[in-house]
Amino acid sequence: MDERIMQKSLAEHIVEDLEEKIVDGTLKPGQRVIEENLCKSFGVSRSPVREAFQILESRGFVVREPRRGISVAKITQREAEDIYRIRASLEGLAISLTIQNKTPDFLVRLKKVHEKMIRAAAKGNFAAYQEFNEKFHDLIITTCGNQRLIQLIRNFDRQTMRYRLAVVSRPGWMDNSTKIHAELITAFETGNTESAERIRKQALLDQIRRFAEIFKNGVEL
Amino acid sequence: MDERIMQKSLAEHIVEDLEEKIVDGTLKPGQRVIEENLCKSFGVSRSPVREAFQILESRGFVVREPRRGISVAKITQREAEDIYRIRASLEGLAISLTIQNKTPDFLVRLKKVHEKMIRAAAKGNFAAYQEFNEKFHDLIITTCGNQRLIQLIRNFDRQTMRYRLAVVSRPGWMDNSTKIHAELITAFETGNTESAERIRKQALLDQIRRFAEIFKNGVEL
DNA sequence: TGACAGACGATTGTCGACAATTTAACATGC
DNA sequence: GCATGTTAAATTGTCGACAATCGTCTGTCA
Repeated sequence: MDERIMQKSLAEHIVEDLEEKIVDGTLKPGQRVIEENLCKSFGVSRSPVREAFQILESRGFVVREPRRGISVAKITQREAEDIYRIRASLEGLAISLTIQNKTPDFLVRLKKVHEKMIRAAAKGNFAAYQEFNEKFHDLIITTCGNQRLIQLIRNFDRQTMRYRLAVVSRPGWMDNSTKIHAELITAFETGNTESAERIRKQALLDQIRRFAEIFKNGVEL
Repeated sequence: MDERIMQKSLAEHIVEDLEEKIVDGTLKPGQRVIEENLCKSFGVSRSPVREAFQILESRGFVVREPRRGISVAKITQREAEDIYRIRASLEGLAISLTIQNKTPDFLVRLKKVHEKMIRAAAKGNFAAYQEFNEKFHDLIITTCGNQRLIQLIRNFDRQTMRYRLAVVSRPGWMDNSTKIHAELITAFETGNTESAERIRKQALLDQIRRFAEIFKNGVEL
């Protein structure tokens, strides 16, 4: 190791890199990951690599079989359902807290993102739409103020993100999504907690059905 | 290391031991924990100890300041509130799932535990009452069938467990608790999901107030 | 006497090597 | 030809040591 300029732990870098590769599909679910290979490609020893695996395991991105090594976590249909049910509950809570905590500029910012989404949709710019979609929900979540809750939701989101493409790349998805966001904004404006919660929960629960279809069509786990 | 009989990882043992010590208060919140000391007391090298810390950190029992080492996690009043809000939401979900999933013997077993609790209360056996109380809720949670949910709730429960004593050792707590359990059982019997959820959520939210009092009275963080 | 600089000690981050175990390959016998 | 036992390779679990960093103590100077 020569570069001592970086002040943030070596393992963290590996975590970020691997998590990104898992999320974007470079590393496939079920794929075995050998420590030593990573040591070479990162040019470090096994200690930070193992530490990184530990963190990734705790976040649910990899699984470790005691003497068998590490592989990228698969998600069964059952687990996807489990996760989405939890998320629905958690995001419901987040929304109710956000409505309590919201400052005046929250709605302004939310609407701004929403408009950008609409413009992206009009241009058919799917990638941009996706990006603003994430920003939209992220804004709602982070405004809730409950740090642990934010962390939990973010993590679950990233765990299922690699299957997202299959979920969102369906005809009419953008239109449906836009409609839901508009409804959410209305609920936020009127401070209708119950309505906002219900809308978001339903949207997430609907995704469970999409997942079921995906699994039926035999996606690579 | 001489004993190679054990098949389950060395770090896991350390995790269990430390988590127990943190939960039961042997290790105080905020207390610094030095790796090498543990190495000596466990008779192992630093690798498994560090691995254990990694796991404990991910579970929220210790915090690591980048170059400063590790200390037992404190819980601020704010965090306690945050955690209990999340738990309320999560346990609400668990209860609704349990009512969907429950087999005939679930209620039988639940009632059996409940009766043991009442007997323990009659004898003034606080420790036994506590034990059955945990079993009561654990039975409800595990019956929900959502593994990730079970894990999450268990972990949050253990994180706040070290403050439990201060919460439950209040006059009238056993009576109140018994009453709530009776109501819960009724709700389970009639399959009244909404009622069961509400009762449990309220009980957890009430504990937030207790925590506020504890913090006011200046407990050791 | 008080503040600052430098050196020392303590502790964590990282490394390379050894030990243990699992997987795979191979040879042997029926 | 197939099953089975044995050996070899690959990979993980664990170890002790070195390097980097942070906190503290001490000594000097104003």
